[in-house]
Amino acid sequence: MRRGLGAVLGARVVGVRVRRRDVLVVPGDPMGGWSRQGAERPRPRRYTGSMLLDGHELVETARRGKRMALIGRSADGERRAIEIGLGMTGWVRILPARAHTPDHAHVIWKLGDGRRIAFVDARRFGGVWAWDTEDDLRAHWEATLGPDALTVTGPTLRVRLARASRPVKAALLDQRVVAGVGNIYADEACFRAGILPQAIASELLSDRVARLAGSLRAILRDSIREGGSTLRDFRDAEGAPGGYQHGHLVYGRGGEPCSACGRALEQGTVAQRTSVWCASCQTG
DNA sequence: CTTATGACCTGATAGC
DNA sequence: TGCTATCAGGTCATAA
Repeated sequence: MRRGLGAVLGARVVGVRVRRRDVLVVPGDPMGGWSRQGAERPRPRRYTGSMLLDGHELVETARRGKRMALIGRSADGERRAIEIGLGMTGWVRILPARAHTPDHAHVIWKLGDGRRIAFVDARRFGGVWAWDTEDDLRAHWEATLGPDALTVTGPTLRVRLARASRPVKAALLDQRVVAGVGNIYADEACFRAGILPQAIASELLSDRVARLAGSLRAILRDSIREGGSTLRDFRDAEGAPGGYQHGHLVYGRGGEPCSACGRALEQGTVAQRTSVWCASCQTG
């Protein structure tokens, strides 16, 4: 999705419309984060268009784990950033001029060339963060997200799992440990590495952790090449579904024969999430 | 400090 | 056809 967003680089933002304020977090809002839940959430701060890159030229895209950003440069050279998290159903769509506005388009950036960028999210688990500067965003990522799973190395992952007394799948899903792994790819990576998702992370020997890191890199690389996994909602910036769901070896296949040994895949709950594994090919 | 749990939302689907 | 229950790709505050 980030790569698709590259198509707007060089364009100028000529207007921003926030149709649902509760997906938006601006500087000064509590937590700088996802504190939109709960009965007594503090009143959100006011925002201005320029906080959302109005009038800025779009100069760069960025990503770390599941977080994506658009960097804008103002007339006086200041670089601001908009961070986007997709949650489960969110997406960012580039709308051609005069295209119909999709349902649940909560924030819309109007571009000088007539196109629009829409943050769309039916379930609203995703959000949009406005950062005063690009540096603020980078610092936030550095503080809250582990190394990106697409490039994580065995030694790095080993250090980060060494102190985790929880199931390895729970650690993989923790974005501070490694950024970018969700429920699908956690199961796929454990399967390809021959590791049970419920194995205690700190007990894995280093060669197995190295294999897990390699599995993560390979799976994410392959999935990106296929445009991601579309179970139902996911689309890229142009609206096209991904194709990697056909490459899943375990996710969504509980009860089906294991692709490696033929034994029926087990399905259960690990780390409070539906999980699928092969009891023969994967060990603790 | 680390880990587990419930809550946050909407929409698709299955079963009656 | 229409109702209800269940489930889903994520992350947070709070409890333990």
